Amino acid sequence: MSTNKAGDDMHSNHVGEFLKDNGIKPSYQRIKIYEYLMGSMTHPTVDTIYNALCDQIPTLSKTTVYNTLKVFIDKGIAMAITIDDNEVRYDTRTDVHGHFKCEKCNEIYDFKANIELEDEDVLRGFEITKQQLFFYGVCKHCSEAK
Amino acid sequence: MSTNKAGDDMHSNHVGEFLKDNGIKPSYQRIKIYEYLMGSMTHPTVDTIYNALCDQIPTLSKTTVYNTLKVFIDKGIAMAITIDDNEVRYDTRTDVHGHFKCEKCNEIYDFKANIELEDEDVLRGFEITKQQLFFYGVCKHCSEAK
DNA sequence: TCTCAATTTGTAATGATTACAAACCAATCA
DNA sequence: TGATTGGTTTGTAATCATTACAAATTGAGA
Repeated sequence: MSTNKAGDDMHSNHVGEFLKDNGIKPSYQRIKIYEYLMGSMTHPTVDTIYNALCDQIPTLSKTTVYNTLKVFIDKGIAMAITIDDNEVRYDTRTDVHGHFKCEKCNEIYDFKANIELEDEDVLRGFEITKQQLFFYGVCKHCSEAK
Repeated sequence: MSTNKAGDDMHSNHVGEFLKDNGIKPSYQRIKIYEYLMGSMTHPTVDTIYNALCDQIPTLSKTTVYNTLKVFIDKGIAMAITIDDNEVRYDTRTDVHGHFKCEKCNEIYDFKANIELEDEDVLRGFEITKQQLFFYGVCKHCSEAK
């Protein structure tokens, strides 16, 4: 577990500190999973994460990936995105933003949007703790390609 | 199948016409499922629909409910709402609106909202065919009750 | 080194959804 | 009327992501 390059260690230390700061004990698996999630712009699924890390962590179990992501979400440093009916994706960006899913290439794009309630009364007195905004359609690439 | 009251028949005929207008052959099951979906404000799941109609249609199969909802969605007279990770809900309102889910009582509330893109460039040239806006939190009732 | 609690792991169970093939029904035609 | 045909419904079995659970492992502190 100490065969990493110096640069890797430095990076991992940063992530480790970050996890600790958020009340998460920074195990090897957790650090690697968080690093991968942070570095990936594709909002990976559990399966994708698991397959990507299998080489580095040969003993990795899919249950660990599930457990770890649950911890991240509980502590507020990751969020689940259920933009597909059949698979949950994960993201380290926890600020409010929208996700566009291209139904041709399945790519997911982030975008910023403002949401303003039209009829204020409906949700008056409601406590809103989480928001999800999903757009679906065909991305520029795919519609130009055809 | 002809033991309904006159009022029921009139209503069913309306629904039947509506289905026909949308290219769907109005079978008994389809009419009943659409009626239930339309009359329900709770965005029911397949299970809820199935259980609610079991008495009226003793031979009903859950597969039929799945098939029927798929037809409705394909023809654009219903939409799927994946506000929960683990169950899909259905709605006959196909105009753009948001859904609030109370995580205490699991109730779902509709609301109207305006979405304006902050950074127009990101989605420029993208074709948007569907939108979903979900809020999560605690509804007025539940937060007052505690 | 020993101990304890937390973490990780593998296997088995769960449960929603889908695949599939047989049964059924409704309309059309001989 | 009876046969045919295509679409609809039904039940069962398969799929697959996720969860439950218990054993194995790890790591920090005494």
